[in-house]
This record gives sequence, C-alpha cells and structure tokens, in this order.
Amino acid sequence: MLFHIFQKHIDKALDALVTAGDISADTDRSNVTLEPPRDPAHGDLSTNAAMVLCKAAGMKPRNLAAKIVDQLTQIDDVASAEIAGPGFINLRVSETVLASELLEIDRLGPEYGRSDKGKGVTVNVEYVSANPTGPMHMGHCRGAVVGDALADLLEAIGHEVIREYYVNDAGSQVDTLARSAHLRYLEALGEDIGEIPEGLYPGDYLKPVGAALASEFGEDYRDGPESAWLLTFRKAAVAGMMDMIRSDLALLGIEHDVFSSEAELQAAGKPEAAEAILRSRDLVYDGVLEQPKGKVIEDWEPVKLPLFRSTQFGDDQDRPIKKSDGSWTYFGGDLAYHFQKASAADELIDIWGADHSGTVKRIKAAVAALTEGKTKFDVKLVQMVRLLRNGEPEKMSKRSGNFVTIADMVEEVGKDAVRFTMLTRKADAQMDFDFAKVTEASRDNPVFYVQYAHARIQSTLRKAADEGILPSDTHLDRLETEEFDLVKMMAQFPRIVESAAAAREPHRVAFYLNDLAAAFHGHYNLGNDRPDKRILMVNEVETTSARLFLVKNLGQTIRNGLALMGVEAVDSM
RNA sequence: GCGCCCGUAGCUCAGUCGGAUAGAGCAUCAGAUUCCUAAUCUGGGGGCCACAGGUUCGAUUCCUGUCGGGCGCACCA
Repeated sequence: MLFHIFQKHIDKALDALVTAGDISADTDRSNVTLEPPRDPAHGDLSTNAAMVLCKAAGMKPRNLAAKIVDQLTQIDDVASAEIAGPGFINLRVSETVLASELLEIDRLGPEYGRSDKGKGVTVNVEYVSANPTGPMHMGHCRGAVVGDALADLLEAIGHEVIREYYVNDAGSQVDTLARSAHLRYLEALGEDIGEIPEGLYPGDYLKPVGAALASEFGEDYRDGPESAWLLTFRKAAVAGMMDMIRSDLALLGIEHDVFSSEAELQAAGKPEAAEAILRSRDLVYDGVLEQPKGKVIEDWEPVKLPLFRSTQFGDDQDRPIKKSDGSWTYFGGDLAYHFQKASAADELIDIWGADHSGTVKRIKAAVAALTEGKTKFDVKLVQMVRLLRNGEPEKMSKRSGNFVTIADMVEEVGKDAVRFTMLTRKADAQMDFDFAKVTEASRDNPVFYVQYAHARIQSTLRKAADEGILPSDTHLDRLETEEFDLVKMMAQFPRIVESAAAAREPHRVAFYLNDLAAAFHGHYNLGNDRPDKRILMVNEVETTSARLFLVKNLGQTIRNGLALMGVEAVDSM
C-alpha cells in the first residue's frame, strides 16, 4: 500500500542519517508520523520526523529536515520533498506510484483494504446481549450495528473475531417472563385472562409461546402451584424469545458465533470458581457497604455481603457479588462470564448502552484482577438514539408493550439504511434517527449519496460496455491530475480501515465513504462543462478505457467500505 | 453529593496516539441542466473550538478547575 511504502521510505532516510552519524541508532522513532496534511496544497503526505527527532539530534528542526529531505529526494517514488512551517516535510507522490497503486487495488479487488496487522490476536466482541424478555427494539439497534461493524473491521485487519451474545436468563426478569408466558398459556387453553396485570410483560409476542406450551403440555400446568411449572416455562419462554431475537438480528444481517447463558454459567459453578480465585488473592472479602451519600434509601439496612475490592482499581465502592439471599448478583455472574471469555480470547470488547456507564469500572476491575492484567479489555459505550418522525420524537415504552421494533424499522427503511445511518455518528455521541431523512434521496443523506456514487459508476461502465469500451490498464499514462487525485483518496482506504479498527470507531469508514463519494461526484460533474473531462468519450477509446479502469476501482473501494459496514452496494437507482 | 460521557459555524456533526490558515453537510446568497443519472456540481458569507489556568517549540486535542447538557449512583439488570 502507498502509505506503507512511504513509511518505509521515511525509515530508510532516517537510517541513512544514522549511518551518517546525525542521529543515534537508538533514537526513539515511535512519535514519527506520516499522514496526509489537512490542506492538500501542502502535499500528499507530511511527516513531523524532523520536529520530533531534533532534540535527540541536537539540531534545529529545519536543519534536520533539510538532511532528511536530501535523502528523500533521492527516492524515485518521491516527486518532491519540501520543508514547511516549523519543520514539516511535505512529500508529493509520483504518478508512477499512483498508477501502480491503482493496479494494486484492481489486483486485490474485494480484498483491497484488508490486512493481516491483527493476525494471531483473537478478539471477543460481545454485543447486543439484550434481555430475553421481548423482541429487539430501537434501544438495541445502535449497539447491535456498531458491534457488528466493529467485528467486521477487526476481521478486516486480520483478527480472529468471536461474536458473542450474553443471555441474561438467570435473573428475576425471566421469572416475570415465565409468569407472563403462563398467563398466555392459560389464554391459549381458552381462559379469559383479561388485562395483563401490572408487573408482567403485556406484549402479544408471548402469545405464540403460550400456544406452544398449551399444545405441548395440554392442561398439565393449569392449576398447579407456580413451583410446578416455573422452571419449565422459564426455559421455554427464554428459548422462544431467543428465537425471536435471532430472527430480528438476522434482519439486520447480524449473526453471533456464541450465545452464552447466564443460567448455564451458574449451573456450571463458574461464579464460585471466580470467587475462590479472588478470595485467594484477598480481592473478595465479607463486608458491609456504607449507605451511599447524596441519595436517601428508606429501607436501607447494613448487610454483610461478599464484596469485590473494586476500589483497589479505581472504583468508588466495593461491589457485592452475591445478594443477601445467597444468589449471585448480576455483577457476580458477569465477572465469571468475562473470565470465561478471556480464556478463549486475547482481547475483549463489550458494547454497552450508555445507561450502563456506571458499571464500567467494576467490570474492568474484575477483568484486570481475574486475568492479572493480561487480557486487554475495552468497554465501548453507545449513546441513545432518538427516533424522529416528521421532526417529532417518537416515544417508546417497553412497559406498555408499545415500542418501535427493529423488525418495524427494517421493514420501513431497509436494512442498509438502518445500518449505515447508525454508523454516521461516533458511538458516544447521541443521535437522531429520522425516518423521513434516512430514505430521502438527497445530498444530506449519506446512505443515498454514497450509493448514488456507486450506481453512477456502474451505470457509466454499462454504458461504455454498450459502446464496446471496457476498462483497461494499458493506457494509465492518459490519466490526468484530477484523476490521480481520486487515486490518492482511494489509496487512503487501507489506512482508514486500520485506524478505525485501532480506535474501535466504525463510523470513520462511513465518513470516508461520504468524502470519497463527494470527490467522485465532483469529478463526474467536471464533464458537464468540459466534454474532454468526461469519463466516457466514445471517440477516445484509449483514454476512456483508462478512466473506466479508474472508476471501476473507485466503485470497488466504495463496495469494500460498504461491506465493512454490512451494507450492500447498489448498481442502479 | 459522587462517577462516566459530552460542549466545535444559525442547525446536525467530522477533526488521525498534540501539528501548519479548525473542516463537511443542511440552511442562506450567487451560479451550472441542448451534458456519461442535475437524485448532482461550482463559488461566497458565516468560528473567542463553553470558560479560566497549566504542560509544550506548538493545544480543538493532554492535565486541573468552573459553567452548561445527558446518563448512572445500595443485594435491578
């Protein structure tokens, strides 16, 4: 890749200065950067090498820069190297390199942008993990898309990725679910259940579960005590909910590799094992929590509980891993769960809703304690999405059973629009999702804008093919400056993928594609006033074939970017 | 009261482990349609990067404090 080639050139130039005795061999070069300058007028690439290394070299930045430039100008790929400002070195890339970059893109095709930087490192990404008490709704959507796109990104840079879903099937909310299902079971048996009582799940989605239970068990559990059926109904209801969730996720193109059950984890004694390890290191002790300050709790009473010393890791309070009735807290189970994940991966990433921000410290503390700091662990918080319809916020409330489901959204605007839109903001910023906007065919809808660029390219290729002209690399020397500018942008793609993966920020791909599409639309419109700038010139077969070769690969780059977001490119609109 | 996230153009947001004159879209104003998809494009105006200190050759970026907004704060997940 272009970028890596030039990184090597910089390295070579610095090596030469080492040989010349200007800088010492052990000088730290880790702060040396090579990046496209903000202002393209400054060149194609810019390095701060002279400014970063001048102290170690005992020279003024511009003097050191001059020596580096002397080395760089000897390299064929470097069209020019200039000192600017306080000591930047601005480079221009030769058109020969750009042409070979274009050939490289063509050779790699769908593989362009992928790398093996993360090879050998397994990353577990846990996302969605919605409670199995109902269908997927808006509140889950963004985390699902961000997690999935992040998993795609990590795979693109060569990581082995485990996509995981934690099923919270052990808490009291699944008892509530079982009771709600029992009511629907009675209903299926012909009883009049009336209004769903307060505290139970009212949604219709439990009706099929009740019906299935009725046909499986007949009247067996009609009159018996709750203890007779609770476990059976819990299992059946959770299974039903998970089937529903899986099919909702499939609508978004999301498929997890592993579903881990909290109940199974507990049955297998994992929390006990984790507790034993932590107790052996005096990181769990039996103690009493103080009443939190600034908040009045009426029925507060001191209780002795097994506490994890999360304060040793920066948390404000030690955290209980068991409740006073002896059952595990959510945290107690979660800590064991993360320990389990860590046994099969080198790095862990959790995608959480921002409403769980308060629990980040304790779980990070737990992972650090259990893996003795060996497992890298990141929690990515995803902010709320406000649903808008005609500019008016759309309310959703799970309690009333009245909420916008993912199935509704996908049906209304389509999978690709949902996914792309969810990636047009960085995850930790709040965002609005306006039903009208995401399907609008206009410049300010990036989904459309990027797709339109791709469709335009395909349309041009089709039209050219009708005229008997096909893309070809035999006359790339016919390409002009504006066209090489497009290649420069395309050449940034691998770097965007790398940095987006490293920063765990899939939205960067969306912004890049928007920029790339803008560059293409601009270039395309040059042909409006200047027929000689049109891609398709029927009487200029050689030039046209080269231009077609360029836009074909620009289309490929867009396609590859969209694929990283789980969005399919369209060939016509 | 405490913790986490955020504060960038009128609006919605980008801004690469600290870099050059802080960018884009919308809105606004002025233009391009006998032309490969004008569903698009070109240009103008618009900024105390919330505020005040600190670190640095250099701060929108890092640190501290203040103000403003969001989320969360016993055995609920």
